[in-house]
Amino acid sequence: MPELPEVETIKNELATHVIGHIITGVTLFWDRMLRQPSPKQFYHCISGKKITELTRRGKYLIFRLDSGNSLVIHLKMSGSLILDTDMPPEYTRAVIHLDNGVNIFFCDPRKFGRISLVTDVGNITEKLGPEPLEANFTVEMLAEKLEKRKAPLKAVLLNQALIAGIGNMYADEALFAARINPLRPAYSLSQDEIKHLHYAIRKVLKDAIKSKGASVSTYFRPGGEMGSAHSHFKVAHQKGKLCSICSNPIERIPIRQRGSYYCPVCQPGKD
DNA sequence: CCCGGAACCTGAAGGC
DNA sequence: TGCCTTCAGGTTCCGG
Repeated sequence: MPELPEVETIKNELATHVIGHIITGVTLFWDRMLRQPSPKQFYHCISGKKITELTRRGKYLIFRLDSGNSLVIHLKMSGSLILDTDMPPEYTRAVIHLDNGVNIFFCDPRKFGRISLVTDVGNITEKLGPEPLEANFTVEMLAEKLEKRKAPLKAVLLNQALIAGIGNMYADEALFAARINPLRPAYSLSQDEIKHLHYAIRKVLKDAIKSKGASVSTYFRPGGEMGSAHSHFKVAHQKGKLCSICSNPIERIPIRQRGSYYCPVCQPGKD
């Protein structure tokens, strides 16, 4: 599923194909994926506009247009953006047509993905917490975020308002790397554990970007290739496999309706 | 404000 | 073989 490293990879691999080019039109095959504005206004405002910049904030992909507006895409759980192919890929819900002949197919089996055209991206991004890979995301900042939170650490890491971009897979991987039980109340971490977790979050995300993301289910890179980050996973989606550190089986428990994978020996908790 | 659960969706996989 | 249930999980909304 697209989390920060996957969206970052899509951004990087899409950039040269889109920056400086003009959107000649957009085709929507499923209207409800358009959050705002109305379809009519959307078509009117986007045609003929040049893409000047492509950025990522959290899990959002942002196409800055020369009109001052921004096309904002969230892939949610099953979305992918696939570059020009002869045949539209299966589950294509929208197509962005560019003046260089490139078509970008928004494929999304589950129809959770969303597109918006906004005048002010800030309205979307201001609700997000800091970017975990930027220099201003410090140990002290993480400590602040965890303070007074009695929810399970795993749930807190998934809260985009606290830290932007971490999803289910990388939360599990970061917690394993830091050897912390996902059920621990967030406030209960020691200063040392927070330091380890801070390092682990950044390490896990950076490594995954180097591997071009994780293709555990429906994620593909724009060229159609898979990422390889999942082949380095220690716990995520590894239920029953043996822990690389202690050789005990990885377990899966639900936390907030999410599958959470961890090693009960390396990440001991109260229960 | 904080927390937890349901809803949104559909396809794949597993059980009987 | 075929039907039924469960699982997958990012975000938003709602109730306590």
